[in-house]
Amino acid sequence: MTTTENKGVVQTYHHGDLRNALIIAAAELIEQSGSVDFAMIDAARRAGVSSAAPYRHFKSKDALLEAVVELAFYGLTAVSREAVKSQERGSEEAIIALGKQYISYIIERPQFYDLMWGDHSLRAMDSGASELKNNGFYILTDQVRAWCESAGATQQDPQDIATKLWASVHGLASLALNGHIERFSEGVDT
Amino acid sequence: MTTTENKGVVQTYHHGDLRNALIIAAAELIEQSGSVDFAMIDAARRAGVSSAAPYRHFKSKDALLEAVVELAFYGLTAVSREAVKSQERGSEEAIIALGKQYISYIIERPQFYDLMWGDHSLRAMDSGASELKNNGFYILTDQVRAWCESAGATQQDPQDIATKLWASVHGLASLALNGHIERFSEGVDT
DNA sequence: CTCGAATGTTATAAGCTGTAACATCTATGT
DNA sequence: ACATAGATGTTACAGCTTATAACATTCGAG
Repeated sequence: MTTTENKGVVQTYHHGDLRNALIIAAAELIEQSGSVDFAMIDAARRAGVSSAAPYRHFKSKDALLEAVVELAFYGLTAVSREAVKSQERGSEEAIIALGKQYISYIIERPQFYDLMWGDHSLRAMDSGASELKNNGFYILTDQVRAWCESAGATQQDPQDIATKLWASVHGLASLALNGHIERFSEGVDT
Repeated sequence: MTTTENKGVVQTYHHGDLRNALIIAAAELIEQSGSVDFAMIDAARRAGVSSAAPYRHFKSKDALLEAVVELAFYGLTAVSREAVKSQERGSEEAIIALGKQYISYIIERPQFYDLMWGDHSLRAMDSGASELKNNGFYILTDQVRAWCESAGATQQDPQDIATKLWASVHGLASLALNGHIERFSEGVDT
């Protein structure tokens, strides 16, 4: 077997997990450069392969970016789940925690905002990201539904309220990210 | 003078208004292709010049896109001004009209959303677009301030309320644009 | 163990951005 | 009017990128 010992890592002809390695490499490059204008060959080098290798796993650079979007949505869903875990279901605190977590996640990863909600989002929705996004949205609607029940607000559509909340927080994050507003006013509830 | 008659237009060596012609050409290309991935030479051809000519007026393709962003903000400010003209200053109708106009403007020009609020936005803010954006925002804050006065809500900061309204509508437009929500619920006020 | 499928490599075509060197026109001062 | 500097245009091209083609190596099912 043609192997080479290097930095304690055994290098084989086949990478073994190139697809995931490329997604992570791309995410890192986006994080560092602040845009999606990295070259395919840079992601490939990071994964330790040649410039053409990525095309065995992704049809195009856009396809790779879609996979990064999926990863980002997965992360957002994860932190959202975490945010409500320590809160009482249906409490205002839980909903506010979700909103803050959402904003934190975006502010801490400004490079991914465009990717998640911009042009690439639409395309990625055709693949698996849509399901992930809905999972994330479900966490919010679930809390809102519980809140409506406990508050006796039965004439309101929880889904509707959740959408409005989402839009507010989403818009706030977007504006903050682009430097259109500087400070937040904490009172982000109904 | 070396002139050529063609399609009834006198063609001279110098274009005469190439800078603006390029901005319009770029805007049209973005509108048609749905993204900023047009080639410089295509914008140049539309303006009837060679591929290198644009670089006499714009340092880079990004610089041209910034100019398109400025144009887009100019248009948004214009329609906003139009929207409040026929409404009573400080009325809820005026504020709602602004919101609807904002959403209409974005929905009708989905290609420009990313350009105006995404990556390029930040850069364009360094040039003249920032002023235009503030003019547009002023139209909203002015209405909100008047509303606060007439409603006797003096303990609230109008700027703050305006920002929240903006964020809601902005987020709603963004989500709608990307197909994350299908229908609007009309009640978008306080 | 063998052979097809999967995954990697090098070489390269085609397209894009931006620059260099050169050409032409405009405008300004005398 | 005329010379001339500077603005604006042209062609040619360097350098980088995406993506494909042709070939090499490895894995895994039967």
